[in-house]
Amino acid sequence: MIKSIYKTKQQELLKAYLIETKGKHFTAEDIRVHFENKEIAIGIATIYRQLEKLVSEGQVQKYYIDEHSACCFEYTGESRADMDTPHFHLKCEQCGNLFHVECEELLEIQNHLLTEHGFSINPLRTVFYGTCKDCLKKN
Amino acid sequence: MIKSIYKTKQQELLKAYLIETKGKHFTAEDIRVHFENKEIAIGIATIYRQLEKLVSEGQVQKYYIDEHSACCFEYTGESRADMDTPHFHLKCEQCGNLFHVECEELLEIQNHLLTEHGFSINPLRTVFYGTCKDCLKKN
DNA sequence: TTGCGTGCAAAGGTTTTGCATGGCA
DNA sequence: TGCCATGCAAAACCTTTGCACGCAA
Repeated sequence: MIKSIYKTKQQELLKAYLIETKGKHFTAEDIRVHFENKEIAIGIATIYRQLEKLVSEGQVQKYYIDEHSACCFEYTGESRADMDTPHFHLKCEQCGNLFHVECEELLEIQNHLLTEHGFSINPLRTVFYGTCKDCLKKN
Repeated sequence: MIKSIYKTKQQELLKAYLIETKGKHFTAEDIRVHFENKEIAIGIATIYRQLEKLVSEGQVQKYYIDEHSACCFEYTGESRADMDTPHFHLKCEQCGNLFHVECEELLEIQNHLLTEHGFSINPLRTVFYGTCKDCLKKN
């Protein structure tokens, strides 16, 4: 685990990219490709190590979508306010798209599971699987 | 993909084991180990191929828990009635246990997402991540 | 100069696939 | 007998890790 005692060009570039794409999903590979032919490339190991650090700090969220695709990451910001805006993820099993949803009702379910079932949901990691609007139409 | 034109001992044994453990979670490896020193062992490739078939038929559900652990499977039965009893999964991020929950409120959220957000949830594949009752106490 | 962070390559674990063999019909 | 399902081993894939080097302080 990196403690970031030194500040490197790679860290700086990665952070800038995260801020730029805030709220969007990406894989470690996406980042590697983005910097591939730039002045400074970033190795895949470094990307994983940096992301791991940011995940442990709560600035980046990590999602396990399915076994064939790489993990999805999402930068949610470094201030508490940023992190306190909860949203859930909807993954369409047909088209593969990943959607965001911010919704009061979902906060209720969170509350219900806590009070009635004693389970505290982590919305940042929870993914609902199903079928999206467009794919429902197609069927 | 197997079309099961022939009936084999392995298929029979696997099916019997699934029925016996209905509603419980298991990995492909769990099954392999279970038959390891029995009269007839089942190869891991065969297990994956059979499970894939059952998943496509809707008799078995497949869950992606996280990138370090193998996929979880669960036999939910072959009749429509069996499959129509919906339940969700709660995965504790601390102790790693996977819990079942059957609950009216959760059906409402399903309905809400469909009518308000046009998204049809597949409860059989959806996993809520968070912290369970016991682990909350420990903290 | 010290020692942290990086990159490369190899390892690790799970799942899939190619191919020859055994067994079902 | 014909050909499907199986098992083995290798491949594939993503992610992590060991190690030597380069760079930050």
